[in-house]
Amino acid sequence: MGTSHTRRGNTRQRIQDVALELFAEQGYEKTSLREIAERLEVTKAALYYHFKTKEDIIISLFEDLCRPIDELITWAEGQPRTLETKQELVRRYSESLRSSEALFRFMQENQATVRDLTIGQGFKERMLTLYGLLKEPDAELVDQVRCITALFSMHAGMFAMQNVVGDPEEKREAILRVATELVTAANPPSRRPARPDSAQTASP
Amino acid sequence: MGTSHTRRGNTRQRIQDVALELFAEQGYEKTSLREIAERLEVTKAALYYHFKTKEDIIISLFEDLCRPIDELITWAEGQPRTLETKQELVRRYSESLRSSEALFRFMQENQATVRDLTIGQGFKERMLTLYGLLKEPDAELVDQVRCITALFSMHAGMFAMQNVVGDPEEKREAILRVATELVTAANPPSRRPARPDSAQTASP
Amino acid sequence: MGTSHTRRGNTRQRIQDVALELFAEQGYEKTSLREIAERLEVTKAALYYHFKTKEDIIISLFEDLCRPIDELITWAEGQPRTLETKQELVRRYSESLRSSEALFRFMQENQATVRDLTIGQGFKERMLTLYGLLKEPDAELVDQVRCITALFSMHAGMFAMQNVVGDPEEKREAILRVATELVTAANPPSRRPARPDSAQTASP
Amino acid sequence: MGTSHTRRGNTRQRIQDVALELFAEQGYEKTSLREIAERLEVTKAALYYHFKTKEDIIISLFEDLCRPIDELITWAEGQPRTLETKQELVRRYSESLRSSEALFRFMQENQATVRDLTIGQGFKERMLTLYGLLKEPDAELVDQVRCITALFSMHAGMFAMQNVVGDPEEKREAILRVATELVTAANPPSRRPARPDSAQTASP
DNA sequence: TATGAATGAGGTTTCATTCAT
DNA sequence: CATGAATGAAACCTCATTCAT
Repeated sequence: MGTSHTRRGNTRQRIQDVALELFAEQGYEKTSLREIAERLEVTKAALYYHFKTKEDIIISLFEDLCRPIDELITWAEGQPRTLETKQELVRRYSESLRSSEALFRFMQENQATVRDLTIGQGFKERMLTLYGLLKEPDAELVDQVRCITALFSMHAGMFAMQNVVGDPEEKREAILRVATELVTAANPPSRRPARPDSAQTASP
Repeated sequence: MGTSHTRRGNTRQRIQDVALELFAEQGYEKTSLREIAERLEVTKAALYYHFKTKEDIIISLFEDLCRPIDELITWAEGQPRTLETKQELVRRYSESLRSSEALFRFMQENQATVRDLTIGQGFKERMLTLYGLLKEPDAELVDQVRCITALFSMHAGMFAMQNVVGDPEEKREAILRVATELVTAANPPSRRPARPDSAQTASP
Repeated sequence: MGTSHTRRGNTRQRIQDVALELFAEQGYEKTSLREIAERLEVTKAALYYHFKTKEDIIISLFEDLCRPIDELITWAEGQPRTLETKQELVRRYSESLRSSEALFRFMQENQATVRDLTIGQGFKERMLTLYGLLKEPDAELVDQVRCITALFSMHAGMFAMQNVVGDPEEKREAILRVATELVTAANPPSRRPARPDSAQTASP
Repeated sequence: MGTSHTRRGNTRQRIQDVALELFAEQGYEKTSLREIAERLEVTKAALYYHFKTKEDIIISLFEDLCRPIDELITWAEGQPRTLETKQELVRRYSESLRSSEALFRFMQENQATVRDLTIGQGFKERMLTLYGLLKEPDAELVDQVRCITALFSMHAGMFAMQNVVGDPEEKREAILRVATELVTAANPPSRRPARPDSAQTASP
């Protein structure tokens, strides 16, 4: 029982890992099943034992990714629609991104591919749902942009800042702070349920 | 003078147009030369008369795109490094995007492809240069994020807001406003060369 | 004793049934073991417990089919070579087809496959033997055609008449009648051992 | 200008010839494009220059085959619906089969394949049309069988008689004669428009 | 009696590219 | 300025088959 035959039921997992790695690195179309198989030291046919098609591999990755997002959405829908909730939503989202960095990078960099990938639609819907949870129903155009930018900046942030020096965790916190500011600015006091001690006038 | 013989010599341009359209719609890898040729009602071989390789087509598109950016960089480098310059830089950049929406969409959605496309590097460098022009040399991490987000939001904005109703030009202005705010926030008075008439206190 | 555990030991039979069904429906090559296994809700490997190869499955079907034919041949060879015997041979053959309709349909529609299937040769030989039992040794070319057509019509008849309305059993009888006529015509009185009461002259 | 580069525009034809040969010999599914290409000493990709898919090759063969049949149908539909017309129809059909022997053999032996080949339906319809031209509208079941058998015997005849010695043309004539007899028997005098000099009584 | 995991060979198809005309 | 014909490489996928458990 050496090293290579002991891998019991973890092949499926290993395929997902390698696939994600390569998809993120080179893109979905440019990554061939041969490549994945070679890196795993199995045959292409073995991949097809675990996944019915190439698309199936990526779908399985998406599913893993979407679960936490769905939970987040469920949570937010059960909360009062206050600024605090929105800020917390952004915070939690930022955190869940941390564990799925590669996949988010993949999606960010392969939107054209993702778009017609069936499941891509599902992801887009979730983004729209999050967006709907961040913005007020009657928000002005600028505030809509702020909310969208907040979400996008969290997605794009990590790899857009690869050339910026610094501790990854610090970067994430900086990104989170900017996103939070955007959301906060998009929910001005005048639009929030009035509070007696807030006497500010809305910015024009 | 029918419809099909009037196109004299403009074939090269037509190839670029159709290619960009398809690249933006489906991605670079998923768009085949056959498809481009068919839509133009010429043969694949005809494409090779005008472009040496498939990559050459995309390179030519990049070159057209980069020219205005280079001009913008040249202009900015000749200006004083004030907040006003930065705001104007953002404004001008936003405007030049307007005419190259498809190509920017393509780049935004096909980063993985663009990345190892030789010319992709060139584009990235230009982005870094713009970034360098927006941020102060000793900017804090948060302010770096603000500058990057400003740039990104302009790229991503247009198609991220496809499902938002409204006049495109109004949207662009909203995006520009948010980007400007981000840049402004990233260049707080305390960091700018002090001016006698600015009495604001820096935000902590 | 649920539904799925009652099948004790009859798996082999069930494989044959499903395989025949699919072979007849789609052809041998186009039917994969995966398909058979799925329809049976077992794994492909289970098929290999019961049959050594895919061809083995079809061979086993042929063997079941050939047994009655062999009995028929044995019977016919023990009879006097009269027209009555031939007519009875056709009648009995028609009857034995009834219970193997699917397999005959398969053979009729997949001759190209059957041809190089080892056992296919065996079937062809049996057909030639039957043919030899129907025709007179010195039969004219036309009479040879009649005999061959008689056999073929019985094979092809059933599914060639799928779009003809009517009771299956009635159809079979009609086919049998035509086949009998052909055999009768192929064995004219002049060639049969003369009988005192038959005064017909041979047809030109 | 040797032998191998002079083949100007005949490649398409050569593909059809070789494909038909191999399809008839081994069946459609068992014949790979590699095989066809190798026999032609071209690459597989060359086949795809001339035909969009493997199925396309066979479709083109069918089209060539169907043309004469369609002409025959058109002709027959313009004739009076007499026994003589039907006999002539059979005669002409037999003749047109002569030049398409391989394709008919292919169809006869690969019905399962042909069945779901789109164009297969078209062929079946033509057969039904021919059948409808041979039989009287209110024909009895037995007469319907006779007409079907007449058609089938012509299809199957040639290769079913491969082991029968004799001149091919003589064989064809013998088959034609049997087919004609079947059609004649299927159109008894009592069912034909009465003619003053035909005093026969109908057979029961 | 059956399964889970894997393989090797081969299938059809598509692609970017070339070159004589 | 463009085409018709072809190529070589590689893509995704399927199949029959094996074997340890």
